[in-house]
Amino acid sequence: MLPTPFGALDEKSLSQMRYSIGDHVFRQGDTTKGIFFVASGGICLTRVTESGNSVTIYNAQTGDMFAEASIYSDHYHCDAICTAPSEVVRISKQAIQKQLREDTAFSEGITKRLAVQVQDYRQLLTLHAMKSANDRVLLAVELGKLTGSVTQFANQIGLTKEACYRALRDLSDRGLLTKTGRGRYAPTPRSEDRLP
Amino acid sequence: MLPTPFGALDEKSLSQMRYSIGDHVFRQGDTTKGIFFVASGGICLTRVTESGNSVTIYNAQTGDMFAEASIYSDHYHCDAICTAPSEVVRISKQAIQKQLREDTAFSEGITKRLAVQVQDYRQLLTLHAMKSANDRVLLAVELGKLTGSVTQFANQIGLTKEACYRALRDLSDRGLLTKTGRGRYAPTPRSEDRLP
DNA sequence: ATCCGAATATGATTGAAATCACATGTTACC
DNA sequence: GGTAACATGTGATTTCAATCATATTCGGAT
Repeated sequence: MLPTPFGALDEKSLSQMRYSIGDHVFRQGDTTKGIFFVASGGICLTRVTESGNSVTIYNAQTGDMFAEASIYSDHYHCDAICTAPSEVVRISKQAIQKQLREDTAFSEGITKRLAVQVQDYRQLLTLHAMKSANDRVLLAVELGKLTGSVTQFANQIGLTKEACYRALRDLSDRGLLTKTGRGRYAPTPRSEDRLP
Repeated sequence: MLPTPFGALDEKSLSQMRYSIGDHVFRQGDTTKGIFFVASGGICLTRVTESGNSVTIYNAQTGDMFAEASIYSDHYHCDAICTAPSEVVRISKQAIQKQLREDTAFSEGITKRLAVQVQDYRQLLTLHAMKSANDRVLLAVELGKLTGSVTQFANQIGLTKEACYRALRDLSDRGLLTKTGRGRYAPTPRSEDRLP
């Protein structure tokens, strides 16, 4: 099922698609066709700057939506690349615009989603603004950003994978993180949380 | 005059306030009273992380709004600190919520503003993800981020002021930027722009 | 079953930005 | 007018993440 408020939309405005690793859902500069929901798999939003650097903006996993802000853009501002075999639902831009005009609750839902996204981006910015790799990695893990591969995680928080692995090991050595498996780390519960 | 769509609101829902340098408009954790418009001056949004680092999220200048996403939050996520003698209009949260329910055009305007903000944050993220100080500074100047002091600018793009000054000088030496005065730099017009 | 590619992991070296230090210029305020 | 506070600007040193290199493990394809 689609998240609120998209359940209100007609089936006809949805298209189910499948992608394999490396496939593009859309490219930077493509005209906007709609917004997307990841039914299963993973889609990674990256942006290529003038200098040719590639930057991960957002890492959409199962249950996430992406390209929500594209309702008011003529073209996409980033590439959407499949990082795991994925089922994706595309929600037609036209249908959304129609519903926005006709359905107050739907409109409110969209606004709320965008407001949350703004907060999320602020959070990510806060993360990127930390100079120390250890601080960055610790906060990012605490925020639950380490869901997929460490390589993806590293890119998302603006570090090389090497620096990331080192920080993860360092933080584990200091007892701030606990290694729960190969490439899996979790925050060590703080003492307050364990008090009787 | 307030920017679209806030002109639709009743005068009663607005409060004019004045702040001096260093004053707090609100603090991280305060319950949300509304959103703000900078009639004149400058307000800087900073967030304090667990480790005690202070991070500039946004630098609102004359004509800008801030804390727009707070409509759906119970408390503010950052500090708003006055960086220049400022006149600020506070727009009551209640009035906005009422208008959102009753006025479709207003609601659409708000949604559009939030969508634009999402794009802006993406832009800032792209900026922060660039490793080279020169690239960062050049792009930031091209995007028109160098409006106030270089110190503020440096903080906003995630560099120390020293690194920033050096990059500005370096880019000026290479002819990519032109120094237009003390602490003032502008992109050097590219050759294409000068063709007859 | 084995081969290939990618992710995990770590060590050594290097380079660029942070830090420290300091000089000068500008503004605002008593 | 004097001075305090802060912005501009640059040089010297240090630190820490990027880069380069390499070994191992895992999963998927043949």
